[in-house]
Amino acid sequence: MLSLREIRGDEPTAFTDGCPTRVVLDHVTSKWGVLVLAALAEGTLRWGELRRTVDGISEKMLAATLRTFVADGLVVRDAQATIPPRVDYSLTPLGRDLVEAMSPLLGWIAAHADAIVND
Amino acid sequence: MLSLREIRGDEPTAFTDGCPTRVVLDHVTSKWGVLVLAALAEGTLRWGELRRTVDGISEKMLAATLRTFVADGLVVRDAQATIPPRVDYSLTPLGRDLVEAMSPLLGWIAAHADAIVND
DNA sequence: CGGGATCCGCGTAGATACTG
DNA sequence: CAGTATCTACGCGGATCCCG
Repeated sequence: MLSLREIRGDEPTAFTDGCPTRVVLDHVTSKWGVLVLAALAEGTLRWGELRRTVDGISEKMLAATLRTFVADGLVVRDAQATIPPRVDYSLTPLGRDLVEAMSPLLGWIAAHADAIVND
Repeated sequence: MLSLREIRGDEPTAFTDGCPTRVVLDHVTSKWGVLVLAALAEGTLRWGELRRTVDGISEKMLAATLRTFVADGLVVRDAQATIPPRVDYSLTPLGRDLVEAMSPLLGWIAAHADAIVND
């Protein structure tokens, strides 16, 4: 298995408070971060589709989560000045790369969730 | 890239509120969950070592996070009735499996954190 | 040393209502 | 449709005290 020492070398890491790595980790593992990113992995989604896909998220948290990821350069927001308004969200290349790195974790959880919860 | 449809099939998923998958995802992506699991990837650690490794965690949150993972069957707690007391924490086989699934994500974040924070 | 129990304050999530 | 504004509630963290 890949050891932490190999992952991090000798630099400050996510284990160090205030390290940039910790900041990014907090964004990604924020309450709705993983689900929003995973939802966008399937392709571009509109605000309303995103809200329906990520079941249970409030509008406030969806807006906040998306704003964070747009600022991080992981998500693109495309607002069209039509009536009614239409706003599309999609992953940037960087965002797609991140979701690929997340997919083993998502797969593992999907496969083992029942065993963990039902013990 | 692996699509969500492939990951989840047609079952209820982490996207569905109340699904077991969502519960496990919440545990793992809880504020300190990833860091505690990653710390234990290196091997068995004592309470104090864990507290020092995961910089910034409070004793209360460390205890709560560990209790959750022990209940989930991801972490083993080994308390020895010596004076002074010694309590070791380590990953179960299931926990080790999970950390392996997490390692691409941790590696990606370590590699890209600076680029994201400094934009 | 390794916790558990409790109280308390603050920030952030959530629900609801309103707007362009 | 796609948000923002406002209010409330709870999770998280700090501090303290205690115990085996």
